[in-house]
Amino acid sequence: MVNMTESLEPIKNELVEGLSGISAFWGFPKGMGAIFAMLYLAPTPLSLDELVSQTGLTKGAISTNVRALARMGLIHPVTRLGDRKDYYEAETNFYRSIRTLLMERQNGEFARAIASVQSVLEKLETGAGGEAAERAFLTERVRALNDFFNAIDALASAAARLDGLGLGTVQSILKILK
Amino acid sequence: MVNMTESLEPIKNELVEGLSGISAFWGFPKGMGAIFAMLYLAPTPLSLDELVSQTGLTKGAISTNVRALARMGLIHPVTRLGDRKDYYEAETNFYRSIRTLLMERQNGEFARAIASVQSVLEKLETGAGGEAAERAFLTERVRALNDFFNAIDALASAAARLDGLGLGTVQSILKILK
DNA sequence: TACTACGTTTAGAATTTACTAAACGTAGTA
DNA sequence: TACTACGTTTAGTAAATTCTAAACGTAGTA
Repeated sequence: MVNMTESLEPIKNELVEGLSGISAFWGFPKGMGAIFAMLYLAPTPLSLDELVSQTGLTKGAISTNVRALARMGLIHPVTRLGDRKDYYEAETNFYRSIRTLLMERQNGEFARAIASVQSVLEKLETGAGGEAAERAFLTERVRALNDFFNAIDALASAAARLDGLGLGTVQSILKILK
Repeated sequence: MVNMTESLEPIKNELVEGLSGISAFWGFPKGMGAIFAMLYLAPTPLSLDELVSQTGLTKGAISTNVRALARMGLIHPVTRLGDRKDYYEAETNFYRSIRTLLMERQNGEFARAIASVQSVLEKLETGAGGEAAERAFLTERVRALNDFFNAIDALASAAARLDGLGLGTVQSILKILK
Protein backbone atom coordinates (compact mmCIF):
# COMPACT_ATOMS: atom_id res chain seq x y z
CA MET A 1 0.00 0.00 0.00
CA VAL A 2 1.18 3.46 -0.82
CA ASN A 3 2.14 5.70 2.09
CA MET A 4 -0.86 7.97 2.43
CA THR A 5 1.18 10.62 4.24
CA GLU A 6 2.51 11.68 0.89
CA SER A 7 -0.79 13.15 -0.11
CA LEU A 8 -0.10 16.07 2.21
CA GLU A 9 3.12 17.05 0.44
CA PRO A 10 1.53 18.99 -2.41
CA ILE A 11 -0.60 20.91 0.06
CA LYS A 12 2.49 21.84 2.04
CA ASN A 13 4.24 22.96 -1.11
CA GLU A 14 1.33 25.14 -2.07
CA LEU A 15 1.51 26.94 1.22
CA VAL A 16 5.28 27.27 1.04
CA GLU A 17 4.89 28.99 -2.29
CA GLY A 18 2.09 31.15 -0.96
CA LEU A 19 4.15 32.37 1.95
CA SER A 20 7.14 32.94 -0.31
CA GLY A 21 4.96 35.22 -2.37
CA ILE A 22 3.75 37.13 0.67
CA SER A 23 7.33 37.48 1.81
CA ALA A 24 8.36 38.88 -1.56
CA PHE A 25 5.37 41.23 -1.55
CA TRP A 26 6.53 42.80 1.68
CA GLY A 27 10.05 43.24 0.36
CA PHE A 28 11.69 40.30 2.06
CA PRO A 29 13.66 37.57 0.30
CA LYS A 30 11.46 34.85 -1.10
CA GLY A 31 13.67 32.24 0.51
CA MET A 32 12.92 33.77 3.87
CA GLY A 33 9.24 33.12 3.40
CA ALA A 34 9.96 29.57 2.34
CA ILE A 35 12.08 28.91 5.40
CA PHE A 36 9.45 30.30 7.69
CA ALA A 37 6.76 28.24 5.97
CA MET A 38 8.76 25.03 6.36
CA LEU A 39 9.23 25.70 10.05
CA TYR A 40 5.65 26.78 10.54
CA LEU A 41 4.38 23.55 9.03
CA ALA A 42 6.83 21.33 10.87
CA PRO A 43 5.46 19.68 14.03
CA THR A 44 8.97 19.70 15.50
CA PRO A 45 11.96 22.08 15.30
CA LEU A 46 14.15 21.62 12.23
CA SER A 47 17.93 21.74 11.97
CA LEU A 48 19.80 23.89 9.50
CA ASP A 49 20.60 20.82 7.43
CA GLU A 50 16.99 19.73 7.33
CA LEU A 51 16.11 23.19 6.07
CA VAL A 52 18.81 22.89 3.42
CA SER A 53 17.40 19.65 2.09
CA GLN A 54 13.77 20.76 2.26
CA THR A 55 14.12 24.21 0.71
CA GLY A 56 16.88 23.57 -1.80
CA LEU A 57 18.80 26.62 -0.62
CA THR A 58 22.42 26.32 0.45
CA LYS A 59 23.70 26.36 4.00
CA GLY A 60 24.93 29.91 3.66
CA ALA A 61 21.60 31.26 2.54
CA ILE A 62 19.75 29.37 5.24
CA SER A 63 22.17 30.60 7.87
CA THR A 64 21.70 34.23 6.86
CA ASN A 65 17.94 34.10 6.51
CA VAL A 66 17.44 32.16 9.69
CA ARG A 67 19.30 34.84 11.62
CA ALA A 68 17.17 37.56 10.09
CA LEU A 69 13.97 35.68 10.91
CA ALA A 70 15.11 35.20 14.48
CA ARG A 71 15.88 38.92 14.84
CA MET A 72 12.32 39.64 13.79
CA GLY A 73 11.02 37.15 16.29
CA LEU A 74 9.32 35.08 13.59
CA ILE A 75 11.28 31.97 14.54
CA HIS A 76 13.16 30.88 17.62
CA PRO A 77 16.39 28.93 18.02
CA VAL A 78 16.09 25.75 20.02
CA THR A 79 19.14 24.00 21.41
CA ARG A 80 19.14 20.44 22.64
CA LEU A 81 21.43 19.17 25.36
CA GLY A 82 24.24 17.08 24.00
CA ASP A 83 23.41 18.02 20.42
CA ARG A 84 25.62 20.47 18.64
CA LYS A 85 23.04 21.22 15.98
CA ASP A 86 20.90 24.33 16.15
CA TYR A 87 17.21 23.83 15.67
CA TYR A 88 14.57 26.37 14.85
CA GLU A 89 10.84 26.55 15.40
CA ALA A 90 8.28 29.06 14.15
CA GLU A 91 6.68 31.61 16.41
CA THR A 92 2.96 30.97 16.23
CA ASN A 93 1.87 34.27 17.76
CA PHE A 94 2.25 36.64 14.83
CA TYR A 95 1.26 39.66 16.88
CA ARG A 96 4.20 39.08 19.13
CA SER A 97 6.45 39.03 16.07
CA ILE A 98 5.05 42.31 14.87
CA ARG A 99 5.83 43.78 18.24
CA THR A 100 9.38 42.42 18.13
CA LEU A 101 9.81 43.90 14.72
CA LEU A 102 8.65 47.27 15.94
CA MET A 103 11.01 47.07 18.92
CA GLU A 104 13.84 46.21 16.55
CA ARG A 105 13.40 49.61 15.10
CA GLN A 106 15.18 51.02 18.11
CA ASN A 107 18.37 50.25 16.26
CA GLY A 108 19.15 50.72 12.63
CA GLU A 109 17.83 52.74 9.77
CA PHE A 110 14.18 52.67 10.72
CA ALA A 111 15.00 54.00 14.17
CA ARG A 112 16.77 57.04 12.82
CA ALA A 113 13.94 57.68 10.39
CA ILE A 114 11.27 57.62 13.09
CA ALA A 115 13.47 59.64 15.40
CA SER A 116 13.91 62.23 12.71
CA VAL A 117 10.15 62.75 12.53
CA GLN A 118 10.06 63.23 16.27
CA SER A 119 13.01 65.61 16.17
CA VAL A 120 11.54 67.63 13.32
CA LEU A 121 8.35 68.01 15.32
CA GLU A 122 10.26 69.30 18.32
CA LYS A 123 12.17 71.78 16.22
CA LEU A 124 8.94 73.06 14.75
CA GLU A 125 7.23 73.34 18.11
CA THR A 126 10.02 75.05 19.99
CA GLY A 127 11.90 76.94 17.30
CA ALA A 128 11.14 80.30 15.80
CA GLY A 129 11.78 81.63 12.31
CA GLY A 130 9.95 81.10 9.07
CA GLU A 131 6.63 82.50 8.11
CA ALA A 132 4.02 81.94 10.83
CA ALA A 133 1.26 80.39 8.71
CA GLU A 134 3.58 77.99 6.95
CA ARG A 135 5.15 77.04 10.23
CA ALA A 136 1.75 76.28 11.74
CA PHE A 137 0.79 74.19 8.74
CA LEU A 138 3.98 72.15 8.85
CA THR A 139 3.69 71.64 12.59
CA GLU A 140 0.19 70.28 12.24
CA ARG A 141 1.14 67.87 9.45
CA VAL A 142 4.22 66.56 11.22
CA ARG A 143 2.28 66.18 14.45
CA ALA A 144 -0.33 64.06 12.67
CA LEU A 145 2.41 61.88 11.22
CA ASN A 146 4.03 61.44 14.58
CA ASP A 147 0.70 60.55 16.18
CA PHE A 148 0.17 57.91 13.53
CA PHE A 149 3.45 56.20 14.29
CA ASN A 150 2.71 56.29 18.00
CA ALA A 151 -0.75 54.86 17.48
CA ILE A 152 0.56 51.98 15.39
CA ASP A 153 3.17 51.28 18.00
CA ALA A 154 0.62 51.34 20.81
CA LEU A 155 -1.74 49.09 18.89
CA ALA A 156 0.98 46.55 18.19
CA SER A 157 1.98 46.62 21.84
CA ALA A 158 -1.60 46.03 22.83
CA ALA A 159 -2.00 43.12 20.46
CA ALA A 160 1.18 41.49 21.68
CA ARG A 161 0.22 42.02 25.29
CA LEU A 162 -3.14 40.39 24.67
CA ASP A 163 -1.20 37.47 23.25
CA GLY A 164 -3.00 37.72 20.00
CA LEU A 165 -6.00 39.48 18.67
CA GLY A 166 -8.41 37.09 17.07
CA LEU A 167 -11.19 37.93 14.70
CA GLY A 168 -13.58 37.86 17.63
CA THR A 169 -11.60 40.42 19.56
CA VAL A 170 -11.45 42.75 16.61
CA GLN A 171 -15.19 42.45 16.18
CA SER A 172 -15.73 43.30 19.84
CA ILE A 173 -13.60 46.40 19.46
CA LEU A 174 -15.65 47.43 16.48
CA LYS A 175 -18.89 46.96 18.35
CA ILE A 176 -17.70 49.01 21.29
CA LEU A 177 -16.54 51.84 19.11
CA LYS A 178 -19.35 52.08 16.62
CA MET B 1 16.32 91.70 5.07
CA VAL B 2 16.68 88.01 4.42
CA ASN B 3 13.53 86.06 3.64
CA MET B 4 12.80 84.28 6.90
CA THR B 5 10.70 81.63 5.18
CA GLU B 6 13.92 79.99 4.15
CA SER B 7 14.61 78.89 7.68
CA LEU B 8 11.95 76.20 7.26
CA GLU B 9 13.72 74.60 4.30
CA PRO B 10 16.27 72.58 6.29
CA ILE B 11 13.48 71.27 8.50
CA LYS B 12 11.52 70.17 5.46
CA ASN B 13 14.58 68.46 4.04
CA GLU B 14 15.13 66.60 7.27
CA LEU B 15 11.64 65.19 7.11
CA VAL B 16 11.94 64.33 3.45
CA GLU B 17 15.02 62.30 4.25
CA GLY B 18 13.32 60.70 7.22
CA LEU B 19 10.36 59.56 5.15
CA SER B 20 12.67 58.35 2.40
CA GLY B 21 14.35 56.16 4.98
CA ILE B 22 11.05 54.77 6.22
CA SER B 23 10.03 54.09 2.65
CA ALA B 24 13.25 52.19 2.03
CA PHE B 25 12.81 50.27 5.27
CA TRP B 26 9.47 48.95 4.13
CA GLY B 27 10.90 47.90 0.79
CA PHE B 28 9.64 50.78 -1.31
CA PRO B 29 11.82 53.02 -3.48
CA LYS B 30 13.45 55.83 -1.56
CA GLY B 31 12.27 58.25 -4.18
CA MET B 32 8.71 57.26 -3.48
CA GLY B 33 9.09 58.32 0.13
CA ALA B 34 10.61 61.60 -0.97
CA ILE B 35 7.75 62.33 -3.35
CA PHE B 36 5.17 61.58 -0.70
CA ALA B 37 7.02 63.76 1.80
CA MET B 38 7.14 66.70 -0.62
CA LEU B 39 3.42 66.42 -1.20
CA TYR B 40 2.62 65.89 2.45
CA LEU B 41 4.49 69.06 3.38
CA ALA B 42 3.03 71.13 0.58
CA PRO B 43 0.05 73.29 1.52
CA THR B 44 -1.26 73.00 -2.02
CA PRO B 45 -1.23 70.25 -4.68
CA LEU B 46 1.97 70.04 -6.73
CA SER B 47 2.39 69.38 -10.42
CA LEU B 48 4.65 66.74 -11.86
CA ASP B 49 7.13 69.42 -12.92
CA GLU B 50 7.20 70.94 -9.47
CA LEU B 51 7.98 67.51 -8.10
CA VAL B 52 10.75 67.13 -10.66
CA SER B 53 12.42 70.35 -9.58
CA GLN B 54 11.95 69.74 -5.86
CA THR B 55 13.07 66.12 -5.69
CA GLY B 56 15.77 66.11 -8.37
CA LEU B 57 14.28 62.98 -9.96
CA THR B 58 13.43 62.90 -13.66
CA LYS B 59 9.95 63.12 -15.12
CA GLY B 60 9.90 59.42 -15.86
CA ALA B 61 10.70 58.42 -12.33
CA ILE B 62 8.18 60.83 -10.88
CA SER B 63 5.53 59.61 -13.28
CA THR B 64 6.07 56.00 -12.29
CA ASN B 65 6.27 56.57 -8.55
CA VAL B 66 3.33 58.92 -8.49
CA ARG B 67 1.18 56.28 -10.12
CA ALA B 68 2.25 53.69 -7.56
CA LEU B 69 1.54 56.07 -4.70
CA ALA B 70 -1.89 56.82 -6.11
CA ARG B 71 -2.67 53.09 -6.42
CA MET B 72 -1.88 52.73 -2.73
CA GLY B 73 -4.10 55.66 -1.92
CA LEU B 74 -1.26 57.59 -0.34
CA ILE B 75 -1.72 60.49 -2.73
CA HIS B 76 -4.57 61.68 -4.92
CA PRO B 77 -4.58 63.26 -8.37
CA VAL B 78 -6.17 66.65 -8.61
CA THR B 79 -7.21 68.17 -11.91
CA ARG B 80 -7.97 71.81 -12.43
CA LEU B 81 -10.36 73.13 -14.99
CA GLY B 82 -8.65 74.61 -17.99
CA ASP B 83 -5.28 73.37 -16.83
CA ARG B 84 -3.72 70.44 -18.62
CA LYS B 85 -1.30 69.69 -15.81
CA ASP B 86 -1.95 66.95 -13.30
CA TYR B 87 -1.57 67.89 -9.67
CA TYR B 88 -1.20 65.63 -6.69
CA GLU B 89 -1.92 66.01 -3.03
CA ALA B 90 -1.12 63.73 -0.10
CA GLU B 91 -3.74 61.68 1.68
CA THR B 92 -3.65 62.76 5.31
CA ASN B 93 -5.62 59.83 6.70
CA PHE B 94 -2.99 57.12 6.80
CA TYR B 95 -5.41 54.50 8.03
CA ARG B 96 -7.45 54.94 4.91
CA SER B 97 -4.31 54.36 2.87
CA ILE B 98 -3.55 51.17 4.72
CA ARG B 99 -7.03 49.99 3.94
CA THR B 100 -6.63 50.86 0.27
CA LEU B 101 -3.38 48.99 0.20
CA LEU B 102 -5.03 45.93 1.68
CA MET B 103 -7.85 46.16 -0.85
CA GLU B 104 -5.29 46.40 -3.62
CA ARG B 105 -4.30 42.90 -2.73
CA GLN B 106 -7.36 41.68 -4.61
CA ASN B 107 -5.22 41.89 -7.72
CA GLY B 108 -1.66 40.89 -8.24
CA GLU B 109 0.84 38.74 -6.52
CA PHE B 110 -0.27 39.37 -2.98
CA ALA B 111 -3.82 38.42 -3.84
CA ARG B 112 -2.82 35.04 -5.16
CA ALA B 113 -0.63 34.43 -2.13
CA ILE B 114 -3.41 35.19 0.33
CA ALA B 115 -5.88 33.22 -1.73
CA SER B 116 -3.54 30.28 -1.70
CA VAL B 117 -3.60 30.20 2.10
CA GLN B 118 -7.38 30.22 2.01
CA SER B 119 -7.46 27.52 -0.62
CA VAL B 120 -4.98 25.33 1.24
CA LEU B 121 -7.14 25.61 4.32
CA GLU B 122 -10.20 24.50 2.41
CA LYS B 123 -8.37 21.55 0.94
CA LEU B 124 -7.23 20.50 4.37
CA GLU B 125 -10.67 20.85 5.90
CA THR B 126 -12.65 19.09 3.23
CA GLY B 127 -10.15 16.63 1.74
CA ALA B 128 -9.13 13.24 3.01
CA GLY B 129 -5.83 11.39 2.75
CA GLY B 130 -2.65 11.74 4.68
CA GLU B 131 -2.01 10.67 8.19
CA ALA B 132 -4.71 11.88 10.55
CA ALA B 133 -2.53 13.48 13.23
CA GLU B 134 -0.38 15.35 10.74
CA ARG B 135 -3.45 16.49 8.88
CA ALA B 136 -4.98 17.84 12.07
CA PHE B 137 -1.76 19.64 12.93
CA LEU B 138 -1.48 21.27 9.52
CA THR B 139 -5.12 22.27 9.54
CA GLU B 140 -4.72 24.01 12.87
CA ARG B 141 -1.62 25.91 11.80
CA VAL B 142 -3.07 27.03 8.49
CA ARG B 143 -6.28 28.05 10.17
CA ALA B 144 -4.35 30.24 12.62
CA LEU B 145 -2.52 31.88 9.75
CA ASN B 146 -5.73 32.52 7.90
CA ASP B 147 -7.33 34.00 11.01
CA PHE B 148 -4.39 36.34 11.38
CA PHE B 149 -4.81 37.71 7.89
CA ASN B 150 -8.52 38.16 8.43
CA ALA B 151 -7.96 39.93 11.74
CA ILE B 152 -5.48 42.36 10.23
CA ASP B 153 -7.88 43.04 7.43
CA ALA B 154 -10.78 43.62 9.80
CA LEU B 155 -8.71 45.91 11.99
CA ALA B 156 -7.59 47.99 9.04
CA SER B 157 -11.18 48.22 7.85
CA ALA B 158 -12.25 49.37 11.28
CA ALA B 159 -9.55 52.01 11.46
CA ALA B 160 -10.41 53.35 8.05
CA ARG B 161 -14.11 53.37 8.81
CA LEU B 162 -13.48 55.31 12.00
CA ASP B 163 -11.57 57.76 9.82
CA GLY B 164 -8.45 57.24 11.81
CA LEU B 165 -7.51 55.76 15.10
CA GLY B 166 -5.68 58.23 17.26
CA LEU B 167 -3.52 57.53 20.26
CA GLY B 168 -6.49 58.27 22.48
CA THR B 169 -8.66 55.70 20.76
CA VAL B 170 -6.00 53.05 21.03
CA GLN B 171 -5.65 53.77 24.71
CA SER B 172 -9.39 53.46 25.20
CA ILE B 173 -9.35 50.10 23.50
CA LEU B 174 -6.59 48.98 25.79
CA LYS B 175 -8.45 50.09 28.87
CA ILE B 176 -11.60 48.27 27.83
CA LEU B 177 -9.77 45.08 27.11
CA LYS B 178 -7.37 44.87 30.00
C1' DT C 1 47.41 16.58 18.06
C1' DA C 2 44.51 15.66 14.18
C1' DC C 3 39.73 14.75 12.92
C1' DT C 4 34.90 15.59 12.45
C1' DA C 5 30.64 18.03 12.44
C1' DC C 6 28.82 21.82 12.63
C1' DG C 7 27.61 27.17 11.69
C1' DT C 8 29.49 31.47 9.58
C1' DT C 9 31.71 34.37 6.41
C1' DT C 10 33.40 35.67 1.96
C1' DA C 11 33.97 36.25 -3.08
C1' DG C 12 31.65 36.36 -6.87
C1' DA C 13 27.55 35.42 -10.17
C1' DA C 14 22.88 36.10 -11.49
C1' DT C 15 19.03 38.65 -10.94
C1' DT C 16 16.31 42.48 -9.81
C1' DT C 17 15.54 47.27 -8.89
C1' DA C 18 15.28 52.13 -9.52
C1' DC C 19 16.76 55.26 -11.98
C1' DT C 20 18.13 58.49 -16.43
C1' DA C 21 17.70 60.10 -21.02
C1' DA C 22 15.26 60.25 -24.81
C1' DA C 23 11.65 58.80 -27.85
C1' DC C 24 6.87 58.70 -28.06
C1' DG C 25 1.75 59.66 -27.89
C1' DT C 26 -1.75 62.93 -27.38
C1' DA C 27 -4.69 66.71 -26.53
C1' DG C 28 -5.29 71.28 -26.96
C1' DT C 29 -3.99 75.77 -29.91
C1' DA C 30 -2.91 78.64 -33.77
C1' DT D 1 -1.86 71.36 -40.52
C1' DA D 2 2.00 72.12 -37.61
C1' DC D 3 3.22 73.48 -32.95
C1' DT D 4 3.41 73.23 -28.03
C1' DA D 5 2.98 71.38 -23.51
C1' DC D 6 2.28 67.96 -21.18
C1' DG D 7 2.42 62.70 -19.26
C1' DT D 8 4.01 57.96 -20.45
C1' DT D 9 6.83 54.40 -22.13
C1' DT D 10 11.12 52.37 -23.41
C1' DA D 11 16.04 51.14 -23.70
C1' DG D 12 19.77 51.03 -21.26
C1' DT D 13 22.64 51.55 -16.87
C1' DA D 14 24.32 51.60 -12.23
C1' DA D 15 23.67 49.77 -7.95
C1' DA D 16 21.73 46.77 -4.70
C1' DT D 17 20.02 42.17 -3.52
C1' DT D 18 20.05 37.31 -2.97
C1' DC D 19 21.83 33.65 -3.81
C1' DT D 20 25.94 29.70 -4.57
C1' DA D 21 30.23 27.58 -3.71
C1' DA D 22 33.87 27.24 -1.07
C1' DA D 23 36.94 28.73 2.49
C1' DC D 24 36.99 29.42 7.22
C1' DG D 25 36.51 29.16 12.40
C1' DT D 26 35.49 26.48 16.28
C1' DA D 27 34.03 23.25 19.63
C1' DG D 28 33.89 18.75 20.84
C1' DT D 29 36.28 13.85 20.35
C1' DA D 30 39.71 10.38 19.84
